[in-house]
Amino acid sequence: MNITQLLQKNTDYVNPSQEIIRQKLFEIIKDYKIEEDVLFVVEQPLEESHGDYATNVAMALAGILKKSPLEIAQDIVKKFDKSDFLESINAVAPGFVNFKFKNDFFIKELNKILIKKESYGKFDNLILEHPEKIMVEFGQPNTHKAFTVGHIKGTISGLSVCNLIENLGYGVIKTNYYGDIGMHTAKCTWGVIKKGLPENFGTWNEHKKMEFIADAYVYASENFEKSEDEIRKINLDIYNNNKTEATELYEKIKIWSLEHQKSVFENLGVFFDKQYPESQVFENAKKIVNQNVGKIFKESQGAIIYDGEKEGLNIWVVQTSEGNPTYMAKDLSLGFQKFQDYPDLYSNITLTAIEQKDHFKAVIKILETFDEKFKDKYFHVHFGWLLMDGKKTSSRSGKNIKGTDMLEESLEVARTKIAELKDYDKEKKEEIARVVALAGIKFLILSHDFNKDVNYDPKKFIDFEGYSGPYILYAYVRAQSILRKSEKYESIKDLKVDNLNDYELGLLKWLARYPHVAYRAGIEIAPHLLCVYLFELSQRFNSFYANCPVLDASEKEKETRLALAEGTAQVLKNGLGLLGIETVEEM
RNA sequence: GUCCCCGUAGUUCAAUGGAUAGAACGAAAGCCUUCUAAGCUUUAGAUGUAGGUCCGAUUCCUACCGGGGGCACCA
Repeated sequence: MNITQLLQKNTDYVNPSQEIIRQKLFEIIKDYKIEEDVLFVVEQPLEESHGDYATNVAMALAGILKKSPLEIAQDIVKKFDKSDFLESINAVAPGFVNFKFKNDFFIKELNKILIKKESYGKFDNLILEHPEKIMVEFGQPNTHKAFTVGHIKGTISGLSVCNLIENLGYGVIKTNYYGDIGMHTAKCTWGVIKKGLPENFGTWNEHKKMEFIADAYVYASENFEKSEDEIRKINLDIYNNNKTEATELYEKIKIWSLEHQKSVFENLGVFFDKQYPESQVFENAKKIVNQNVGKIFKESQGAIIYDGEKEGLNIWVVQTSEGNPTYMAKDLSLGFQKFQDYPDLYSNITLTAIEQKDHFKAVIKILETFDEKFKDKYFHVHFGWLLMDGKKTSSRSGKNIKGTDMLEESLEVARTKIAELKDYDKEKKEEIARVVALAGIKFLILSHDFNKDVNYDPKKFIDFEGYSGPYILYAYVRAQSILRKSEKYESIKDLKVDNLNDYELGLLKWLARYPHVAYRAGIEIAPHLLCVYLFELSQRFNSFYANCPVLDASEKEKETRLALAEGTAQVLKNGLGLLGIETVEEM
């Protein structure tokens, strides 16, 4: 079972009208008296001129009936008894059947938005009494090492994944697993010793402190070969909990690193429910390895390995010849820990960069071998690189762009832009800049397919125009501005409309697609589907805005248009919320 | 060597096996006495190569060519 199938199991989304069409088609197919199963879909075509729904059933039947698809399509149209919500049914070359809905259908959906407001597009878990809990592990920065743009990407992606799954009706446990033990901590500690802490270090803010710490790590990496023995000694002392000057420093650096982490996470809007320090799973990792030598693991050249070659996996070292468990063993230990802490956990999703794909294939395989309870419960979801100028950056080379630098940079762009355009007071400017900058970065990261790399060009950054977060915010702001200016406007309870122009109808129809998009983005763990949708919604709203005056319209028109503006604002807000993007009222 | 991911307009990205492959940026031309021009309207421009499956392939399969990543003591 994959994660999509699992998520789908408890949360189902069926458009009732789509289902009616589907049932009627099944009945018509029965008339043809065919033995075999006919595979067909009823779907929303991307091109709206092809109808509100369309089916390829005639083409699927063509091969079986040995007739032309178009003829079959025409026959189906004849036999299809029109439901009250349908405006028209057409057979079109090469053999599609297109269904067009009455406008009234969409007006009803708009009414639903206005009534349900922030809960529009939210799904109920089918297990209502006791919604299943899903743990999402993401972020995973290291202490003693820079918080990179990769971690920023993981954090932003993770937050959105949590929101999307929560929207499906699951309970979500946001979890961070941070690397506070291992070679990098020893390197960094050694580096800090060599560089020496500046006297006024205590007065520095958390970002400046972290910069010093990250630089110390880079310095140690550069000098690793020369000083390997010293660094390994520190590493062992940390692992063995020996009290030395170095390990005391290690502890201090850990605290500073965690303060920095907390501040970055909060800035991104992330608050974890559960923290797992790597140092806490490490003891049990040792036990797991030792108890299974000769079973799942075996000794080899002084180390202990997992040989996954029979399963089509790699060979992985689970314990070094120095006797320390590797991150593989620690991830196994973490798996057990999670299910011990949350025995009724429905599923775990570990979100990391794609480079760890094979690693987690092995982790999951081993966990399932250990215990049946992990079967179909432990999942790895991965995302592509965040590239700078088309190139990967590494924290070892020291040439990386630090996560906080990227955030600061986008904030600066937003500040400049707003200073050019608007004359709000300082505090307001700063708040708008904060929201807009985050919208820019978050949207950039989430708007790509998870499997693909995201290109971030610091020189061109940040696009606040076109396909971007701020563009969507801008549409929201415009809608809100209209609503604010319309006197004594009250949300419409039961809108009734006869005529709609193309702009109004285009917007209205797109609004009605939101629940389906939110559902798909959730079960497929694909925030970019939502990004594409929200952008198109904003485009349609902006066209509507440019062509359909609201406040100066006739009473009847005004009512419809205000409802459209309110509906758009609501859906934009709900959708942005799932991406972890805040809104502003003015910008 | 082997396994995995990615190759779509000049650039950055979409496309649930389907209809005329959509956008955005950039380029060219218009639109502010009118609800915020971070906007709207118009024009030009693309599926790495070669096969295969299918009524139909950007999508699935095979080979090749490019780019990236994993694969024994870092995480």
